[in-house]
Order: sequence, then structure tokens, then C-alpha cells
Amino acid sequence: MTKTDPSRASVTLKDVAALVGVTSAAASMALAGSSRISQKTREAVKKAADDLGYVPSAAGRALRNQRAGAIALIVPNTSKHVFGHSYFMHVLTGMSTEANIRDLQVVLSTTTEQAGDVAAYDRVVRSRSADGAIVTSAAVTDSNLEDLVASGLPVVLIGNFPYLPRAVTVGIDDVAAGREITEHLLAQHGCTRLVHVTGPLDHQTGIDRRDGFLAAMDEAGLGDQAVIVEGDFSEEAGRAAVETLLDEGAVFDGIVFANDDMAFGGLEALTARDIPVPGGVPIVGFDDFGLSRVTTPGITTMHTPAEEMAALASQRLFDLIEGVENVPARSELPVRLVARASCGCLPG
Amino acid sequence: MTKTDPSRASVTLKDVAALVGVTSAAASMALAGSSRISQKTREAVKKAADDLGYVPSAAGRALRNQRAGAIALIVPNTSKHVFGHSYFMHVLTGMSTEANIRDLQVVLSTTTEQAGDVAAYDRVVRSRSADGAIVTSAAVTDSNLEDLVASGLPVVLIGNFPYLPRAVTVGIDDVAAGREITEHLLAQHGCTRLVHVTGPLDHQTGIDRRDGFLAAMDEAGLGDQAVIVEGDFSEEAGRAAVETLLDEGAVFDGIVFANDDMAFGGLEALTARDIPVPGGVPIVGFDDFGLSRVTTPGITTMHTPAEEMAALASQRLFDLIEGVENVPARSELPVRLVARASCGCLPG
DNA sequence: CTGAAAGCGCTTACAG
DNA sequence: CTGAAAGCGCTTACAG
Repeated sequence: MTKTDPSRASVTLKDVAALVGVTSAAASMALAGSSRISQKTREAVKKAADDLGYVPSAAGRALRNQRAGAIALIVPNTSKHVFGHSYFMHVLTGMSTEANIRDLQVVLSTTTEQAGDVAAYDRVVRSRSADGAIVTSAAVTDSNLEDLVASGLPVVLIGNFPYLPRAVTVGIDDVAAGREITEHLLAQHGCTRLVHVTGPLDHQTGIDRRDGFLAAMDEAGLGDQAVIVEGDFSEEAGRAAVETLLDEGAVFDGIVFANDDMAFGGLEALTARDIPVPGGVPIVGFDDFGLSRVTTPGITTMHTPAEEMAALASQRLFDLIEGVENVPARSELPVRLVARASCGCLPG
Repeated sequence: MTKTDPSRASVTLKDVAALVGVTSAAASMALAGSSRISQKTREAVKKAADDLGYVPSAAGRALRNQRAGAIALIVPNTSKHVFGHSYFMHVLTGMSTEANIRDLQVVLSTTTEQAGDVAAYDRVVRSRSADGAIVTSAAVTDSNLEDLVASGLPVVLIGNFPYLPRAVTVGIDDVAAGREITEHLLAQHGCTRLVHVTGPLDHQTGIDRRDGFLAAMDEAGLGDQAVIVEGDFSEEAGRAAVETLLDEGAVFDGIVFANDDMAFGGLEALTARDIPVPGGVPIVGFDDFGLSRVTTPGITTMHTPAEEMAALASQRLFDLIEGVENVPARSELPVRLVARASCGCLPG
């Protein structure tokens, strides 16, 4: 069957070395392929390692190399609610792909307390459970992030952090993307009185997408018509925004939601009030993490390449860990408008 | 600001000990709260550790304690496609919650190759990157799993593995659940000619849900009417199953899909052929990982408590790692039928 | 060229 | 009672 020893006790380098009759130092070099060790010994050691099912101890290596061989994803408690399951799974997929290539582990660090977001990061890196970390979705108000970046520990942020110019970040151009999808409703669907339901305005994503919306409205000479309703990325916020608008008798001919979850909540609210989408009110969302494809109507959205962002962030992180010079501080990936039925592009 | 030293070099026990003027052994005991160390020294050491921002080295501890302080989730490459993003995120959430309570890390191990599923697991545990692992969604045909369980390494399987009686597993009663949701269509909606679109039949989940369907049909005296179409849990399989049925002119008055993804694919195919759901054909799915709530109509389904399963699996794993005797080999969590519009229970 | 010590950071068993 | 060595598993710098 398998060659691995099924016994519980773990096989160390010493066991391998003893089987061949060399020191563990020699065995180590042999497995590393050092030319210092004769080819014959090298092969004997490799065979012995194979036969015994030897796998190097992560702890032994980490201690000796001062390198954990792992990268961490920090998921602050709050952001799990804000960004949702699918976002983080895309991020984990991107990280895992890159980590696998380099034979590194991925450790997941979720925060329990509200306040301890950075403490969580700090613990992971200072305990050297991971050689660096990817942090995503931090709030603008989170001042600790600044100390973190200044500390010089390897960290890559996913998102946009204009107030942290020295941080290495990977993201998209939310302003341009927000403008583009707004222009879509204006130019392709003849909307003139648009509402924007924002994300949380203590997150740069929320701010930028709103600014993109306002820029598009201004450029179209419709700045006066622009209505802003503050949301928080939750489905419930989208629903509440629509209900409030309708209750107040607001006049509008389209809604730009800052993400798909809110667009879905809004869609349900509109449908519940017998306002057809897109016939009565065309709407658009943002993200395309999965939800927007499966609703009826499908939600027109800006595809945010979360997995690719995470993959690139991982590469940047590896560079930081390895001490590569001149790692680009900012990388932006392209987004792409995905036209579906909610704006009127596709048949319902 | 923070008390932590922002310098890159990490603080070791030796640094803490030096600051107080004791040996690192004494500092270790002081931090552990040993009564061997005078209260005064204990406090001084704790203060010094605090001031320096000392965090114990994971590698040092792991090597000394022969314990990684981490548990792993193994995600075989194939199962990512089979079970989808949301399932694994539920599992990770459940694991993280339990791991946080015990101050353990969660490491994520995704397999690259097709064949190397167990090798991946093996590497993680043998390298002692993790003290044990949770493995989910393994195929019945994966004979390596048997060796794995026999090896005595701490592992908990999520799912049902009747051919591995010695394995510690956490799951649901898929047969009973499959029967229950089938009975719902029979008893509540008067269906008599039901189709079942199965999951992959090399996974126990696929087999069990099918058997539950057949049992319900038999008990209702409708065994002759039961039609089985083999699927694989993918949306595309659900779509293809419906198209084939319609093309062949099959006669049926309801469909039991073995999961929600297939139900969604089937729903789209029915809608595309102008067959209203539930008016033309009532359908039900299985899982309730997120999708079934957001479709139109919402899909009636059996709620599978993935997060709770993962939490319980984690607890079982901790017990195995700690050598607790008589860890229950099998735990089953209750499922719950969630009635939505696709069967006709709720208004569209 | 090669053998074997030293040391990464930690904690406990041992010596005094 | 307390000081300090030993050793977890590994790899490299050093001694011979």
C-alpha cells in the first residue's frame, strides 16, 4: 500500500540519518541536494526518507530558519459582516493558489473582539505563526493600521488607503468604477434622476464609490438631481433605503447601489411594492461575488476581481517577506461592467 | 500610543528575562503563573512582557510542546467544485469560532493535484503544522481515507462514512432528510410522479439522499413512478437534467434535487421553457447554504447546519488531540425543512 | 573535504 | 526551594 509508516510517532531527520548511517546534519544536506554529499549517500538518504515517510517538522524548520513558512489572512470581526462570506472565500482561494505554488501554509485569523483587530494581526505576526499577513476591509477610522504599516512587519492591504501612502495595497479604482456604472444608467438607459445607496462611509470603498457616482452625475450636468442615501453594504440597508425613499415619495428613475447585497435588498423591496425592475426602476449593484448572477432579474454590476486581487496581494507579500526592493506601493486591477437584466440590458 | 515595540526584531523570552534580571526559565514560569516564582517577580515579568510587547514564538512552543497549536481544514481540489464556496466558508466559520476559544490557529490546506488529496492531509499532520485536521466531502472511492483513519492521527470527517466505522464523523442523517423533503412534496403538494436528480453517486451524500427519496416514494406506494436522474451537485447538472427530461417528454409533477445548486440550474431551465415554478412543476433543493434564499422563487430546502457541524467536528478533534477516551464515533445534527416558494408553500 | 557543535525559543525535568 | 541544563528538530557556520 503506501510507503508511509502508519505508526503515530513522527519520523525525524535523525531516524532517516540513522537508517543510512550518517549524521542528521548530513541527512539534511542530502535532502537539500547539497553537492557536499556524495551522490550515493544523497540517493540513499532520499530513499530512506521516502521509506520512512519523513516529512520535515514545521516547527523545527521555522525555529531554525526564523521563518514560519506561512502567510495569514486577517479577518476582523466587523468586516465579516460587512463584506460577506463569498468575498472572503474569493480572497482565500487567491491566497491559497499562490501559497501552494511556494509550498506555504495559509493561516486564517478571525478576530473575536471588536477593538482587537490589530492586536489579532500583531499576535499572528509577532508569534511568527505567519511571516506576513493580508489585511482587508479595514475602516478608515482604524488608526492602528497606521502603526502597523509603520512597524515594518510584512503586510499587504486589500482595498484603497490613500491616507496610508507608505502601505503596500492592492485594489481597484472604486471612483472610476463607480463613475462608469453610473454612466451606464445615464447613457445607456436614459436615467436622469439617480439615487445612490452608499456603503459604510467610514470605509474608503464606500466613500470612493459615492464620489464616482457624484462625478458621473456632475459630468452629465445632473448634479442637482443626485440623491445620496447612506447604507452599510448589508441587504437590510438596501431594503430600508428603498422603503424610505418610497415612503417619502422621492422621485427617481434609477438606483446605483454600492454593492450587490444592498441591490438585492432594494430589489426585494421594490418588487414587494409592485415596482418592476427594470421596467419601473432600473438598478445596478457592485462586486459580482456571486449573488448578482442568481437573482431575478440578474443584477447588472461591476465585476471586482477579488480572487485576482488576493493573488496579487500574496505575491506582493512574498516580495516584502523576501526583502525585495521597491515593491510597488499601489496596484490596481481592472474591473469590468457585467450587464444583466436589472438595468434593462438583458431580457428579464 | 500602543505599548508594543514597533521595531522589526522580535522580542523573545530572553529579552523579557534580561529586563527583569531573571533567567528565561524563570520568566517562562512567571508568565505561566507558577507559584514557584514569587508574586513580586511574577508581576515584574508580566509587566516587562507587556512593555516589550512579548508574544511567545509559535515555533519555539511547538517544538518544545510537540504541539502545533493549530488545526487544519483539508479542502481537496475536487471537493471545492463539488461543494462550493459557501459550504467551505460555513465550515471555516465554525472551525474558527471553536479554535478562537482555545487560542488555536486554523490552517487551510487546499490540494493542487487530483490524486494527492490524502498526501496533502498527511503532509500537514506529519509536518506537525497542525495537531489534527478536519476532512470533508471525501469520495466513497477514496480508499486512502481508510489508511488515514487507521493511522491514528487525529482526524474528524464531516459527512457520512458507513464504510469507516472507526472514523470519528459529524454529519446529518441524509437518508431521513431526503425522505422528509420528498414526503413534503408528496403529502403537502399532492405530487405523485417525482423525479430525483442525484448528487455524485461516488459520494455518500449523493447515495443517501437518493435512498431517502426512494424510501419516501416506496412508502407512499409510488415506487413505480420514481425517476432517478444522475447529477453531480453542479448547477449545470441540474439544468441538463431538466432539459433532458423535457426533451424526452418525461411525465412528472415535481422534482427533488439533491442540492440547491442543481435546483437553481433546474429552475432556470424550467423557466427558460416557460414552465412556471411552482405552478407548472414544484421543486425542492437541499442545503440552504445561501443560494436557495435569494433565487426567485426561493427554493424550499433542507437546512444543513454546516457551521454547527464544523464547530462540533472541531470539538471532537480537540478531544482526539487531547487523548480524551471514548470520543463518540458518530454525531448527527438535526436538519430542518425550510419552506419557500418553489414548492408552492409561500407566494412567489 | 567532512564531522559534529551550536543555536533558533521555549518549558520541564533535574541537580544542587 | 531555586538555578540552570537539557532537548524538542532543524540547518549552517565552524573546527579539524
